[in-house]
Amino acid sequence: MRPKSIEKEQAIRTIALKIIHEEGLENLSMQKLAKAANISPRTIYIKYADKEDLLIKLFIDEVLGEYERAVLENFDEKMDFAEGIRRVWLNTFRYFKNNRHAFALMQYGNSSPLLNKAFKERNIQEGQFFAPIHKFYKTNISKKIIKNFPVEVCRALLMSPIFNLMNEYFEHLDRPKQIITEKVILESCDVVIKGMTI
Amino acid sequence: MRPKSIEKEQAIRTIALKIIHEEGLENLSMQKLAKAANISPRTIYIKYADKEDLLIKLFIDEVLGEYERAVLENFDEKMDFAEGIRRVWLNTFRYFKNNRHAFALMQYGNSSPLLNKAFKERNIQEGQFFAPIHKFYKTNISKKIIKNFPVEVCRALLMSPIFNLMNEYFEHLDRPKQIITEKVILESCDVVIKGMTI
DNA sequence: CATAAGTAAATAAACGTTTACTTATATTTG
DNA sequence: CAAATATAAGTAAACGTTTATTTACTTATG
Repeated sequence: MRPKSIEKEQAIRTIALKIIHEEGLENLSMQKLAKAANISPRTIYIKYADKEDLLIKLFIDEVLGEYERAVLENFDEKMDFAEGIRRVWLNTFRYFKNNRHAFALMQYGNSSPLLNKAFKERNIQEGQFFAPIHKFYKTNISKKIIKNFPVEVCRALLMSPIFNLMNEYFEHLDRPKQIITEKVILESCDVVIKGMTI
Repeated sequence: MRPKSIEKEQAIRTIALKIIHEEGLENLSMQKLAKAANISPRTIYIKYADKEDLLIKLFIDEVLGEYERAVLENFDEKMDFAEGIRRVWLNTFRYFKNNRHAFALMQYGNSSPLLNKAFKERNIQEGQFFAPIHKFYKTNISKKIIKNFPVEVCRALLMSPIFNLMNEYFEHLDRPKQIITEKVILESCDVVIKGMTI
């Protein structure tokens, strides 16, 4: 029996993310992807049931999964609150800086109904993505270190600015001077920490 | 000469936003739109040069423009900082609460390269959208009321959480109990204000 | 050599857009 | 002031292309 080619599988994923980043999700087609990856369209269908299946797996495994891995590196729920949030912010910044294509699809998670639905279902089925961070919020709420909000609100207050700054970082790549440096990220992080702590 | 039908033009825009919200930008087609609006595909091309033109005008005029109008209601650059930010947050929350379709396309502004490009060009060409708010940031920086960051960073720190909370608001519509109330919005707003002020 | 991985080419359906024609109305004319 | 006219708005149907997916066949390897 002929074995599956891992390189072809990886090429599909990498090039799909590249096309999504450069041309948008709405301009990714199976035939365009096959041509760019130098394979037959049929080969994609050996690895994925259909286009939806490909997009959902790309989003869940390649983007959310990899980001979760990166964001939790050297993170520990028992960390001091400020230290923990700074760790998570730096991990986010450094990871996406080197994975711009993944960041592009990540952003579609807030817009595309398909990805939104996939994320919600996966969250319910397999327990929460980012569960350690949610637990971290809850611990610090009960220790009365941070204000008492539902986790969804904690996430909005503590995490949404870093994603917005990430966006700014990439837009400044095309402008003469980068204003989003690691220093600015850490100063911004301290702003959200200050706001949240009691 | 037969006059243009304003109702048809408005139907195109309203129904386009509806389809984008319900099925995603990637599933909006000119023929689907025409059928849903009960008009001929040709009629869309009388009002818009092509699909790109339609999407860009939808985004700039119907979404960004209308939001800008709503967000600045009863806002004055000379307001006290906390008062001004609270005004802007409440305006945002109340506007999108009643314009969910517009919010859906707004979110695509962070993902779709087409809309991203359109926004940047429009910002350069016609002066800044949200210029009064940017001026408000700068004034409060020079008055040493808030920390000194570039406007892009101010926007990320002060505005991105309300958009994230807006997203949560809509997701909770499908769940048994709404956790994103106006009270929670105002408490969250106070968190970002506290973080930002010196 | 059995078998799943892979290909090239084809399928029907849907796509954005256009063609050829009809309709409604502001203006001109009688 | 009403009928005629000019003209852009509108329609139904079609255009060629691209879409997602499949068929019929070839290839590589346990």
